Amino acid sequence: MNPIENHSLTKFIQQTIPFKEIDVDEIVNSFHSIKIKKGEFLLKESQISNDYFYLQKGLVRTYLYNLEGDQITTDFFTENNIVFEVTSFFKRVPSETNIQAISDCIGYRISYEELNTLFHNKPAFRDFGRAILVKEFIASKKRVYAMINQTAEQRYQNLLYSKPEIFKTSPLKYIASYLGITDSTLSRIRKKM
Amino acid sequence: MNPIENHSLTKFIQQTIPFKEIDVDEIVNSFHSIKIKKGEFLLKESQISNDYFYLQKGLVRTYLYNLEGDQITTDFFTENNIVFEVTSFFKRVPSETNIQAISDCIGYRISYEELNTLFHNKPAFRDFGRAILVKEFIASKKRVYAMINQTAEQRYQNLLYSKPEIFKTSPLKYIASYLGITDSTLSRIRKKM
DNA sequence: AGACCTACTTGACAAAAGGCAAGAAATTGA
DNA sequence: TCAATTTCTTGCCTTTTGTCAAGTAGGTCT
Repeated sequence: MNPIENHSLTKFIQQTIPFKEIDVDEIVNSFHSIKIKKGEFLLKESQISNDYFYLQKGLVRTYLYNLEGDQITTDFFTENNIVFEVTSFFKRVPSETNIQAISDCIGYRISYEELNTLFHNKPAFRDFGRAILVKEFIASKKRVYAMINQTAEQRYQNLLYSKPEIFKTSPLKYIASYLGITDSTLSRIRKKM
Repeated sequence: MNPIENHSLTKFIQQTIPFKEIDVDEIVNSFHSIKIKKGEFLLKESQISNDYFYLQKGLVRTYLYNLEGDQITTDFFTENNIVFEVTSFFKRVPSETNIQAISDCIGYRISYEELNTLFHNKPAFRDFGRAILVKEFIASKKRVYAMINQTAEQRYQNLLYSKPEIFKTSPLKYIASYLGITDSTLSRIRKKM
């Protein structure tokens, strides 16, 4: 794998653990380039997730079904982020969540085993793994806080401001369930603006 | 530090990483016994968190203030769990969150530096750190899902079932904000039962 | 182009939850 | 112990959001 091709992943790793002396090329070479077409899946429910995925281009969502059978979009992943389903990937249990491409995507994946080998061979890279976990955990906590404290309208405005890319590509119904509201309510919020 | 005294922390570590061959005594000896009286703080906002805390006995909450100046309880920690504020502790930034004892507490703490020394000297113990992060992250994701999908009444019932200890000790107003509702609404939900 | 989807909007009504204020109950502290 | 404080409940009314159903708009496939 050519380091130049991997420019964005190399950069991403270096930005995530900036003070680590680390052989990024060897790490990047352990990843495998993949493409996912719009609508296709990186993970389907009941599978055990085996992909730790760096999303270089495109938009991805995770979703699951609630008891009424409706799809609930639990997360959006934008470019230059790591996509993974923490429960299934790290606990090695079947996933309840689906990971689906909303647009055509390209990026680099690594398996659970390969990732652990990498952690073993490159101890400093463990800090990358931790940093990603911490980052996503913090994002989830912020989301809980937003759900407690903010109105649907505020959550909409914040998402529009913080991840405008989503609105260019994602159907509004995905965004509605992500915000914890119905399509109708989202439509009414948008009408007001 | 006497291993017998640390029985519960030893057990907790062994349960968390059951298949690891690891010298738990040496790890446990790196922790320091502490007591926190009801109402006292393990962390106050604007401080940089330096405690990774195993809670042996007691009940702890984290809270912060919203823009209206109201306290929002973001989490409860029950016995036999690790208490930490992920943002401040791992990113070494001032905390926006307070960590407060709801009842008299006892447990064992370790500093950020000591924990990293331990991770360095006992690589297998890193898996413990990861497991705790993963566990709390999963809990946070479940909480987001509950906020999106469940009514206040369902969230109340689930909390009552999953963490009944909280109801024995915590004021209802803490529980109300944790559930994302007002005191009044919680009171009405309870009346119905 | 035309038929078929799916996404999105809108209206009328219903349900869930909040705001505020008063009062009751429980806890705390001197 | 008893006053002060805090916690909890309740009533009345408002706001927010949901449900359901109908209709519009836009894309897609042949």
